[in-house]
Amino acid sequence: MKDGPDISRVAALIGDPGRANMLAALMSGKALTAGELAAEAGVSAQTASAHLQGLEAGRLISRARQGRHHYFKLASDDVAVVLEALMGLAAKTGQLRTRTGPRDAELRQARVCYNHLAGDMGVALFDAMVARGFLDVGPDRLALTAIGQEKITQLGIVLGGKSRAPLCRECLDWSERRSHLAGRLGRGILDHVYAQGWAERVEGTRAVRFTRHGDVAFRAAFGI
Amino acid sequence: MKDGPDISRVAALIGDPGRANMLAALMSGKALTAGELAAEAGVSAQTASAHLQGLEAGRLISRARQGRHHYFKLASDDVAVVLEALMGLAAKTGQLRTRTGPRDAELRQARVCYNHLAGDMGVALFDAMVARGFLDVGPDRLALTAIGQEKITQLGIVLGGKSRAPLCRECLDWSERRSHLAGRLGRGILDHVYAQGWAERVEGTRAVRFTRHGDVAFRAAFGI
DNA sequence: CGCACAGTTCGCCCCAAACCGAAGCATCCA
DNA sequence: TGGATGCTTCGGTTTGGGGCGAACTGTGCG
Repeated sequence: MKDGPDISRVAALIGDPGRANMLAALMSGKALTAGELAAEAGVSAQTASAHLQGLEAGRLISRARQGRHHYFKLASDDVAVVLEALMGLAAKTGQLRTRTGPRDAELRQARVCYNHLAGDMGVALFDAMVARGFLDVGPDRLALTAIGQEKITQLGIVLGGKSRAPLCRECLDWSERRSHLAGRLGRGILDHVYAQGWAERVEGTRAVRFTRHGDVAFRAAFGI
Repeated sequence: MKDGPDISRVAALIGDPGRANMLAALMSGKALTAGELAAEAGVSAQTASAHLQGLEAGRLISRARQGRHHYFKLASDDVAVVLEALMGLAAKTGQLRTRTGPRDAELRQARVCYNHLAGDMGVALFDAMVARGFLDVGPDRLALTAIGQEKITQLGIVLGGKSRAPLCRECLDWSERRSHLAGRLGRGILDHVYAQGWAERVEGTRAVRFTRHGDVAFRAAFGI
């Protein structure tokens, strides 16, 4: 009667909106702290803690303790595969949560993902940097090349050195389904964009609005 | 905050053990009635009805009314993809429910899917019939060609003509993830296999055991 | 027409689980 | 050492949803 693995346990874990939001946030590949995930899920710290325990027990996420922080990430690529499949299905069944409108288009075009650039712009930046040899991509690895380093200094981009975060990191873009640049470098570039006045955040959303001149300057700077 | 498609709704639908069992049963690709699904899920008819409504509303399954029966099947391949991904993940997280054993291998090799042949053998049969031009496959359509018809009569296979069931039908194979042959033709062929003494069902399971001679004869007959 | 059967609707019960306030650990920093 | 911070544990409340008995609808059949 009951063939096969026990699907329902796993699905039930994903089936709670709070936990689903946490997992979606972790789709970036980046490890997040319990507090960040609580905010993402829109619940209190206690509730988040309980949820995270459940997800950990269900082997959907793994935990790394660092000092007083607990960092969580997806336990394996299989989890990402499931989430990806679910997103695809949910999109097709018309359960979109995105509200089509001007704001949505803006978000799709350029938005912040924590502290770096995502959306069309983010992906284009990433692609261009790879194409021009500024970044060296490998399996599970991403490095800034010598000429990439040169370019960065030439542009006057400063990288926060204190943080333990990796310099470069791929981050899966939700709307594009492709990688964009995260890590200290990603953050540095976005800070630079702000500093140059090329773009600014739209109040109340995660959208980033480029000025006409800023758009041109940004593309020119990275050869997009 | 809440980007992307609403994963949790879909996942929650799969997250109930009863509904998960129903969906797993529908993974065969065959349409099942509400009663059959209720039995599969181990719940009463009323409860099953409610669950089926939910799954239908969530666009995970579709319903076809035929007389006083309601036939349900998976709404799309995307649903099957999600279920497959979940099975894979659940298997790796150690939530196995399958018991590995000799019976399992036999099932994978050849088994009945309601009244036709599934497993390795079923898929091989289907592929061979397509390759030899006995079957004509199209999008959402499957037809027996003239030379296919000739072959069938030559082999002395009789097709039940009373049933309203389609002559040919593709059926998604769970273990192989590829199509095999269902419909009246699929049934006729399996009956022929039994009649010729090429194989017989293993008591108490859905496995079909071919004799050494039967295996050779069957393959020869269809050019597998 | 009357009966049988498949499925649905209604009403109600009940419990697992989601939630938070408050308190308790553990770690970091000054 | 004391206070701030990040996270967990405990206790108690609430509710969404799964479950079934009973009654209703619709189809098939003789």
